[in-house]
Formats: sequence, C-alpha cells, structure tokens
Amino acid sequence: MLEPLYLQLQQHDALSDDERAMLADVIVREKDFEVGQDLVVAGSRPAYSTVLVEGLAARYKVLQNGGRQFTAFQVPGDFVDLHAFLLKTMDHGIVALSPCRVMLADHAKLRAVTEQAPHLTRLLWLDTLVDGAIHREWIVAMGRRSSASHLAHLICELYVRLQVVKQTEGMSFRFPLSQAEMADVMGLSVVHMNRVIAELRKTEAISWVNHTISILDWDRLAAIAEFDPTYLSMTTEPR
Amino acid sequence: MLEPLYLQLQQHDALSDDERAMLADVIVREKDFEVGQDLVVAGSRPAYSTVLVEGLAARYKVLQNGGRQFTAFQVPGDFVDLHAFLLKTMDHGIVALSPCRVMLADHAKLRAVTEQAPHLTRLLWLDTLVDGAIHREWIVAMGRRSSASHLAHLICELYVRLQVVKQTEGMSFRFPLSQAEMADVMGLSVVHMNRVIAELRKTEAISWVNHTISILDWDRLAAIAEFDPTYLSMTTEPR
DNA sequence: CGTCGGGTTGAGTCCATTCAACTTCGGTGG
DNA sequence: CCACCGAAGTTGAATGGACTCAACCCGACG
Repeated sequence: MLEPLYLQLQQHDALSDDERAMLADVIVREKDFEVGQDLVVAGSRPAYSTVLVEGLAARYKVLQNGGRQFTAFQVPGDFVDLHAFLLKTMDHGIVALSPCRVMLADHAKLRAVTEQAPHLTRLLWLDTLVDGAIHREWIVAMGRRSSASHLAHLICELYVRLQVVKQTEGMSFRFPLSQAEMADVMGLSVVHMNRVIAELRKTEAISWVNHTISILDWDRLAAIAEFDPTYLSMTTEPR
Repeated sequence: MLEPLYLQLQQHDALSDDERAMLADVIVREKDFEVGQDLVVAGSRPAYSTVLVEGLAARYKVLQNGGRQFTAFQVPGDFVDLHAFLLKTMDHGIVALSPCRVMLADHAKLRAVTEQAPHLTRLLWLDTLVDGAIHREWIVAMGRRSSASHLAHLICELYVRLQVVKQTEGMSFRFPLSQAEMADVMGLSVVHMNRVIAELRKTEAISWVNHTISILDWDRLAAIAEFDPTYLSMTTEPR
C-alpha cells in the first residue's frame, strides 16, 4: 500500500530494504475520505502525518471574503502534511478532490527516524523541498504567465508527477476537478476559467472531457507552458 | 557573524552551545556581493550553501519573454539555498537587492550534521518548511487578494521577519527595492505597481520614502492584508 | 419529466496593461 | 555654478484581459 511513496522517494535516490521497513513501521493507521472532506484541517495540530496513497487532494487557504485558493495538488505517494511534524500547527487545509485513501504516520516514530536514519531523513526532507520548488513554479505562473500558459504548465506538471507513481494511462490521466475548483487553483473567476480552457482546447494540445485530461501534443503543450521539469528534481543520485 | 541565523533558529526552538558550534564549524568562507549580483546562479550545482548575514536578497525566475518573477525575499539569517544541499541543481536564481554579505556552508559538513545532530537537522529542515509556508501565502496573495491587500501583506511579512533578526527600527525598516523590482514581486506592470503603492499610501497605513518603509498604523495595515502570522511558525517549542 | 450541478456564451464594467509624456532629483562635466 | 543627463517615479489615455451578472444548455438522476 505504500508503493506510491516508495516510487516517489526512489526517484530521487535508492531506497534500502531497511528504509522501506522503517517507513512501513511508521504507519499506524489507514483512513478513507470522501470528496470534499478535509484530510487535514487548517489550524489543527496533528499528532500524525498523512501519506496519500490513492486519490487526488489539494492544499488550500480561505480568505475572509470566502475566496479560496489552492496552493498545491497532492498525488499518491505525497507525504501531504509532513510539514506538521515540525511546523506543529497547520497553516492551511488539505481537501480530498476525489475519494482518497491515506496512511497515518505517527510523529513520535517519525522523530525516531530522524534520530536513527539520516539518509531516510534527508529523503523525506527532500520531499518537502520539492514541494517548495513546485510552489515557486506556481508563483511564477500566477505572476508572469498568461492564463493559457499557466493552465498548460499545470497540466504538464500533473502529468509528470502522476507518471512517476503510475497513475497515467498513455498520455491521459484522471482529473476529477470541476472548472469552479480549477478556478480556485489558478486564481480566476469560473467564467474566465471556462474561456481559458476553451482557448487551450482550441490549440488541440489537449483534450479534457469526462474528468479525463489527454495530452494530444506534448511538444506543443510544453512550448505553451515553457515547461522545464528541472524543478521537480527527477534525477536519481546520492542525496 | 552568524548571529542572525541563531536568532532565526532559536525562534522555533532552543539552540544548544554545541549546536551553535556545529553551525559555526560548517562555515568555510565569507563573501560579499554588490546590488544586482547573483548570490546563487540558476541551473548551477553549488558545493556550498549560502547563509545571508547582511542585506536583502530574493529568489527569482526568468521567462522566455524576459519577464522576471521574484518568488521570495531573503533576510539576514536565511539559509538561502539550503535547498541545493539536497535538490542538487538550483531551479532558480538568487539576486542581491542590496549589498549582501554571506557565509558559505560546505555541503559535506552539512551532511555530517544530518548524520550526527538530529535535532539541529530538524531545525534546519524546519527553516525550509517555513520557506514553503511563505510561498503558499504568496500564492494566495497573487491569486485571491486585491493588489493593495497583496502589497500590505508583503509589508507585514517583511516587517515581522526583519524584526526577528533585529533589522527594524521602531516601526520602520530599510527597503532597497525600486518600484520596478517591486512589480516583479507582485507580478504587475511598473505603472500599475506605482498606482497600487499610491493607493496604499492614501490609506495612511504606511509611508514609503527614501528606501524606507514605515508602518504608521499596524492594525489598519494588518486588516487590509488580512495578515495572520501563524504561517511563519514563530513559536518556541520542542521540535 | 423536472430538477440540479456543471458547463458555455453574451454583454457591460472594471482592473491592469501598454505606450507615452513629463517630473523629480542626484550626479556629473563644461 | 549650473546645465544637462539618466534613473526612478508619476500621470494620462487607449487597449485588452478578467470580472460580474445573467441567461441558457445539457446530461445525470430521482
């Protein structure tokens, strides 16, 4: 059940059997969530950290006027709130965008990992660093990319991340978000989100029907997005 | 010279003398930079990580059309590219916004810290997690805040961060950026940046003259910004 | 067969952009 | 000494992107 986590960590550096066992031992419980439920509640101080093993989730914050902004997607294998292990208080919520299955990792056991397994600790740390790199890319997209380029970039990113954990089928992947939710990802109004999607469809770089996104022309999409996967740090090397 | 780093780490949890000594030992060299120079070059694979000890710097990315987007400010005490220790390749550049002095930390020695000093490792990790939390707040600001609120939020954040490392004077702090650079922070055109600044000035919550920002009315500014410092994780507790 | 959530389209308004002019101010050289 | 210069800031006007409000379509589902 922890396969996706192994796949992600392995992508950065080799994972020993001992390390796998240690990770498995950190897990104390399994839990399922419905669409729309919070995996982690903003403001809470969790005693467990959550590994997403199935489904799609997202980090978000809500403003006083009710506006919501997603700040990241979480795919299977993501340690979605490893942050809380050290930050203690969650500064944001994490919501299920599709039915989700998670594994809960005990903070006391995670602490023991940091005491006894430096290499594994570095790999977990790295995981949170990649999160940060993704955030930076989102900031650039929101600030300086056209809406179409922003959307194209998100699709490239998701495709690559999902491929690592074997959640793609050919050039397609399941994408359960409504356009209204997508608007909260890109910081647009629903109406305008719709027009941007229409625009990207017209380029014939993607199709997006039935909660499935298919990349029809990767090169064209990547060009529109100016997508450079360096930030995802997808090389296996000693860390 | 490492005082600002100690101040920042201490803010999250107590730092022992041993840990201070270990940090001091990690430093192998000191270096100065002029305004506009890159402290760290995008795409490089540094063998050292950089602690900023004096000055203001910023992370940035550049797009094909020449557009630049800053993704974070770095203040004294920030381990500006601790990322590179594990990410290996820098996915973005870091530029000096004022004359900067930095200390270089050897990656091999940092690795030794992760092998021998788990608590210190957790504190350094935490530092990068706070970076991530700041990124999330920036995404929210870019996506769902009004420009005036966004600007107000940036000022609140900077004030609080600078206060931790004793770089404020009363309710004022030095802020060397031009409006053009500020436009690259907020993802706006220079002209519009100017108008947003004028708008915020008119509220009389701040003054901004002569490269110095003064907060005239914190409560009003924080209200405009909807500023909640939780995300900066400024509580001292066992980590 | 009606309803409801999502998606799509149109029209008018507002925010942000571009291009352009003009001001201010510190610095530099005749 | 001051005339000129360049960089940064400010302002105006026209264009275009994004927002709101509103209507309408459509397929799933009771």
